[in-house]
Amino acid sequence: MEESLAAFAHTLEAWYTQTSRDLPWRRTADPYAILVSETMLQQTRVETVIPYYHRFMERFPTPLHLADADIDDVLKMWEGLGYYRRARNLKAAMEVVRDRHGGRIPDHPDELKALPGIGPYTLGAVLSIAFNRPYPAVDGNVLRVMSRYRAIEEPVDLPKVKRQIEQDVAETLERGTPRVLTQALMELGALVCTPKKPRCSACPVVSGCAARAHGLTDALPKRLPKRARRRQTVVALWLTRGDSFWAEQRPEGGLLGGMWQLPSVELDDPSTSLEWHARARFAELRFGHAQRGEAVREPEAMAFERVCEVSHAFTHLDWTVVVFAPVEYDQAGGQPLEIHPGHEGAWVGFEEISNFVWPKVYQDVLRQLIARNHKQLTLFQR
DNA sequence: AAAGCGGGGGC
DNA sequence: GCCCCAGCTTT
Repeated sequence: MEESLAAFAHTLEAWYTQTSRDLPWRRTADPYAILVSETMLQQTRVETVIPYYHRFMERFPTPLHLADADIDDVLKMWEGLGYYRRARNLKAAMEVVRDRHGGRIPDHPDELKALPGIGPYTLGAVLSIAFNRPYPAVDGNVLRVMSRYRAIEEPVDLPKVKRQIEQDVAETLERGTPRVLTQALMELGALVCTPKKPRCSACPVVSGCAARAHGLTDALPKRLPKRARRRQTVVALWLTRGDSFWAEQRPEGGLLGGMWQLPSVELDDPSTSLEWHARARFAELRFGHAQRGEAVREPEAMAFERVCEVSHAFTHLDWTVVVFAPVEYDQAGGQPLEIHPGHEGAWVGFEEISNFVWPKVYQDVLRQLIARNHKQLTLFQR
């Protein structure tokens, strides 16, 4: 066993040295650059990350640049990448690095693991790739490669199975060069040992693969059944005043935290009519809670029209965004719209849209709405 | 152990 | 449409 593990390691290293892709973060040994790339790569494909990585490193080249940055600028660089908590954690981590580690990424496992956003995988990735130490970095690729190589038939989501694979990988790293082996395992999963149609004929370690020997390759890895997605209907408002519209910032904590959107309500079970919700939300914005009587009187006489509808799937959520606009306001002879003081938000000029951070679903909404009446504006980077 | 947390590409 | 991706955090 000991000898075969050493052979496994050696074969992988030789294969990687010969065939690895030239990726931007493989041209550096800077722990900060490695950490930035690994954070971006969490649940995100390599091709997606590459342009973000270049822009981010140019804008925030060192831990101190990121630690001292404005969070909105950081989020702007992250816009479209998803899982925005990663960006907040990465900045928070660099503040700790600035304040407690002299601006250098620590190479001690406990100090590294204590940084926000660094879990078991990223810990192993930074320690092995940047510092060449034998800590396992087990991601989806490695789970797939090792569950096949060892023919593990239990679901790889089980902590017990993951621990077993981490142990196996750690012993492998100890028999070779950690910074090469970690990337070799992931590269094998990305290029050869793929989820569908694995290219076993091109695999350097096929002779030792237990799944191959037992005809289990296509059946592995097994995973626990996934949870169903919740459906939500989002009623949003398109309130314009000249060449601008009213927008608000989502609360920091949860879904799409700190990003901008149209004023809206999220409904789990839209039993009443959507237009009723639009009217109620509008009344609250226009008059505030305190003057409910007035709030009911005027909007009830007001007509809303459905101006846009966009569907968007999150990992755990299914959104249908329906946008309503009041018919009377902001037309010739109509009153310019006022927002009740005390509401957080901003009138966003159509030309200023790219200065704010928008989630994908509202980029789609805005593209549709602006395209109705206005010609080509460059709304978003991508 | 389960759930929250984005977005895109492949089929 | 479904699957999965260089996962982490909170409960």
